[in-house]
Amino acid sequence: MAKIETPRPIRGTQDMLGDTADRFAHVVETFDRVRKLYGFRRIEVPVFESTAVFSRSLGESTDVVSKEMYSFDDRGGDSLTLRPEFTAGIARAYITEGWQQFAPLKVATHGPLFRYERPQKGRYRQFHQIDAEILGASEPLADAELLVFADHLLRELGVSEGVTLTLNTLGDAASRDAWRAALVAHFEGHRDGLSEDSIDRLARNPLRILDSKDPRDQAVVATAPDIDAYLTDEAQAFFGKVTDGLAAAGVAWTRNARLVRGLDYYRHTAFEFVTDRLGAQGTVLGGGRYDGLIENMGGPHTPAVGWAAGIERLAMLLDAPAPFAPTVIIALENDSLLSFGQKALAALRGAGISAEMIATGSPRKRYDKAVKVPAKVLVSITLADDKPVANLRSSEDVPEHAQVRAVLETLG
RNA sequence: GCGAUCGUAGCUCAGUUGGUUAGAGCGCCGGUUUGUGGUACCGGAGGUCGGGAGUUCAAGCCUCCUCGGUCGCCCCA
Repeated sequence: MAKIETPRPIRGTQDMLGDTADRFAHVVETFDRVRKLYGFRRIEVPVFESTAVFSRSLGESTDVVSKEMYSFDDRGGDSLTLRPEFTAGIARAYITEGWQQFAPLKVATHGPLFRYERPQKGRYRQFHQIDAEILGASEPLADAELLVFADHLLRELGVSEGVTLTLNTLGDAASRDAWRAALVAHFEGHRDGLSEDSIDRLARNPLRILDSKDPRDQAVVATAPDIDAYLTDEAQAFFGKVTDGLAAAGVAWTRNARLVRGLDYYRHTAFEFVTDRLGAQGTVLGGGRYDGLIENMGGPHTPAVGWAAGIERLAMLLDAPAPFAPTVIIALENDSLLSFGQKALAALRGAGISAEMIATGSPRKRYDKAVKVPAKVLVSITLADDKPVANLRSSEDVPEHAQVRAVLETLG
């Protein structure tokens, strides 16, 4: 008989248990708690959409569209795509569900995203993000609120140490176009000082030269013009109001004049919370204002701003969470008392106390096994004078001790 | 797509210049010891040494190919 071959997991997917899963859950739970403090409503959007949702959002980034997306034809012949980002789907929903009526709309969501990439530290093909967006708000107040929320979340997670908010402005459409033209002129003028990759970028995506990692590009990048000289008065004022909002809330930031977004619908605020603790993947949380997107997708002109953060990356930055364990661990040391043990379990759980029981294997070894469970209270159940006896032992003088004793005493 | 590096038990790993029947710790199962009691002892199950081909009297170890993991480049919505 041929050996049955177990199907392998797909490259870039993860199975999580124990510490990894606990960290993941902690990020999601903390996000869900903090987002309520800021009035962001939970929304759900589909994991897959018409390919057009994302290809329209990504515009002329043909490499990304053709090589990085999980696209397939369904049985009806329609091209569908597993979502590689949240924003496009939310923008689509905003238009097709008539959510304009709720503007300004503050929403939050989290879940899996899919990108066909070579996995490496903090990068997976199925990865997960938390996401927050404000749709239909043109004021810099919205940008500031979103940034304060992000900063607050990182502090709640205890990962703000070593994480820096880097901030830039891409200006309004006029500022952005003028700056872009100046950058292209600058790089064209120093073409021979650029790496091959950057010469290639010059034709494809010139703004990207600014964050080239190639040391050969550093001299030319260092002398490249900042956007500041090209900002309109309005754009300058907008950026000022965002930073005023951060100052008022006590959020620290640093200017990164080299921080850019490749897509044209990004306007004004662009930001990333970065760290050097994640290898080559420095960005922990990133976002910006995308005033042009919804219009690009066939909707009404709708200013919007948002951010997203990788759950796996945040989870890696977390301090080790407490190991998963019940409050009570029961060692059933005599098999004739199984029913008593099950009654005790039901009573404890009914009283809102998490409890587990060890009732298999050699009875004389169950106590030793129970000791190794990091529970707050250990209960051993033995037989004495033909009656069940429950003995309690607390790892410390935990407050649950008395409560557990009270519940067990009701069993008679 | 490109590069570096690693694949030995369920997990973490050892394995000498190529040389008998591939080991340890943890975990699992059974037994001994103790008996308001955690760290002890004995035993057991569990391996196509990632896979294939080659060199050799002989390959976990050397060569080539291949698959997979990790990290980096490219890309980054």
